[in-house]
Amino acid sequence: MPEHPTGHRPTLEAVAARAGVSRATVSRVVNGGAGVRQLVADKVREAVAELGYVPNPAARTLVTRRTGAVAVIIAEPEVRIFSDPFFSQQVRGISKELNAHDTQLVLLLVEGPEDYERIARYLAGGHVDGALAFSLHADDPLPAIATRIGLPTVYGGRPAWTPAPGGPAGVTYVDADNRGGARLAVRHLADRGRTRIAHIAGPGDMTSATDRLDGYRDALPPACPPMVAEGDYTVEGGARAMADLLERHPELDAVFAASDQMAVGALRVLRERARRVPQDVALVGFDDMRSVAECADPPLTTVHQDIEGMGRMMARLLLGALDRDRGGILAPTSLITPTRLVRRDSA
Amino acid sequence: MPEHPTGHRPTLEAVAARAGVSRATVSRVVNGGAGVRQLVADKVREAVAELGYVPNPAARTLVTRRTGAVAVIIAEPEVRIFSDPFFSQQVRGISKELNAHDTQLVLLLVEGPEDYERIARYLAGGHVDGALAFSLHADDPLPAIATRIGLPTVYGGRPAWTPAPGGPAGVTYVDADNRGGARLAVRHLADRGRTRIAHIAGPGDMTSATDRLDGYRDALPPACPPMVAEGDYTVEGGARAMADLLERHPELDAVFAASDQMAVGALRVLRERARRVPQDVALVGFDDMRSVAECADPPLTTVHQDIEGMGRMMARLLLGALDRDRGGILAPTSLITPTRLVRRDSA
DNA sequence: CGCGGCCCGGAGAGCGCTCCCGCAACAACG
DNA sequence: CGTTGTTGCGGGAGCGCTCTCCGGGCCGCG
Repeated sequence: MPEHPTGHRPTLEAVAARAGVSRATVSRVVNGGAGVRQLVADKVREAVAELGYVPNPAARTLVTRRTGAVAVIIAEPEVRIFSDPFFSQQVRGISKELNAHDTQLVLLLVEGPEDYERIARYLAGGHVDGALAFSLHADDPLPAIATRIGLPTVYGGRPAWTPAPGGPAGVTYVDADNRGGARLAVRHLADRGRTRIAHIAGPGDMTSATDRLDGYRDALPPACPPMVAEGDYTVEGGARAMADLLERHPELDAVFAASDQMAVGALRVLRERARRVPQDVALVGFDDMRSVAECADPPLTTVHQDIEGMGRMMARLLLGALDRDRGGILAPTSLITPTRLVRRDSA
Repeated sequence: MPEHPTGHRPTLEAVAARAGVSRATVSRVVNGGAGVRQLVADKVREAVAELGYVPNPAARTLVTRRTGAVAVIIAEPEVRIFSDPFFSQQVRGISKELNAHDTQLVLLLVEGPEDYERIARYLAGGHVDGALAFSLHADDPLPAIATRIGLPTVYGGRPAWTPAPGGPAGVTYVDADNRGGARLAVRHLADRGRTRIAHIAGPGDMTSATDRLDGYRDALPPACPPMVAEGDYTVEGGARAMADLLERHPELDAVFAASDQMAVGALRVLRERARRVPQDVALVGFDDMRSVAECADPPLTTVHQDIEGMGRMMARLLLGALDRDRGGILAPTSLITPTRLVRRDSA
């Protein structure tokens, strides 16, 4: 393949000259070749190969008004993105789906509130055809930006301003069945004879946390009083919440933690307080982060969700809207993926 | 701010008309405003604000031949990217630096060998001004592609075909002082009176692993015979390697694992075999992945490296070359960032 | 009061591509 | 044999921007 390190790259014009046809014909061949005789098309393709022609995306975008790229926007405090391969997995799912459709992934990491102006400018600039946005807190300015600009956007995780799953959505999002998963966890604990089941909840401004809390309340046996402490999805937060729970409710015999990270923190505190897991206190996590759940001691019973699949679904939804007659109409649907319990040793 | 959900966005022309000046003047103002009187510039800026004008990046790229974007290429088997927040951190460092220079981050995940053709096409297409590439194995086709195209590229981690650090580089890369860090770890174990120090190495085709192995050999006390088993940087691999070591060298009293993940695997096996850590066997990891090292039982003594800083440096190096008279000349330099020992309880 | 220099702003030529339209050439039909 | 339809290809306009000229005003200085 020829190279063009510094000298200008060949243009359509050059290919046309070489193949003895017009620019338009080369363009047709490059874009699928409909309406061109086999003979001519082959000649063009040969010229393309000889010159090492690659279309200039900027020129193409200028006229087609499509960029072939979507933004992935991740707004998450450092603490979580660091300790948690959640986004890596989700992004990988997205990437796989986008690759299959020759679409590029532009990563926008939100470091702080001041970044939103930059991101708004970027999205308004028409750099991308659509966006995938993650983990929005209640007051996140992003949705407003996206709708103002009219950018097709799919959300990962139920956005905070959205009614609980099942209700009318207003936006398109993909989420795990957090509530159902929490029910699974609590029911499992109850089935194992536990009657004092506590909950370590996630941050109250995140729907994944509140949905899991709702699931806990749903499945709690009538005789068992709700016992809840709030963590922040981190190991430290889980430890603090566990200590708090033990102080307030020393009689507890089971804990459902809203994340594996918090479960690990709880595990540490339980060990310090000489409560055996699962004999004295049974423990169930959430997320099934393998590197965390499997390596814990004892390995964590937890609720599994298909993270990569969720990423894939998000991308698929967006690409569908982008393809469909280029309208970018995104039917407001919520797609809830199932969760399941993975039994290990902690409960 | 006005919106333009569907109707066409305002162009330079429109702004010019509104401000009563020419296109060229508006362009000057938008790009810094040098050579324009204050009065006129203000008028233009007002028109820009009123119309909600945002420059069309495609049109700009078409003439300037700069995209304002760089590719981040991550080629790593799933197993590692999943379990390991390493890339999240590195990418975050890169993102911070790029944001500060109004440059976009296009993420290219390599899923398999067949993806390289797609990536080559993408890079050749001139979508990006430069690239940052990670964790290249010896036979990785990427460097060849990058040089053929003439794309300024900075590598993360010493590429396999490159001579050991210190020698002439040939390419630009940023890496942690793996060898020095390994020396630190082994020396620490020796200082604590250990005389039978084994090593769980990473995959032999990765320079981070071989450099750490070299450091282990450097610092091993003369009286201590080398005892090495190879893992693959995963928990499971670490467990297998530990089992192997215990079988071959039951007399060992210390282990230096080339990653925290593998150290956790080793920890599990040691516990199963009723060897106390650190009393019977002292253990040191590498990477200082906080979520892993801190949550292990006992918390891991490990070698810390500034991962986010490395990402930052990579971006800074690339941006420097991109700025410098737009030549994109990248002086082949290797930048080695220091490591340090973090003492916790495992050694 | 005149002239050279300087600074500000405008006109216009593209960047490389797509796509609409129009013109051939040929088949089919009355 | 003229007319219409069909298919294959070329011409040309234009996407929205930057940047190189170039001209016109205004200053200072002689």
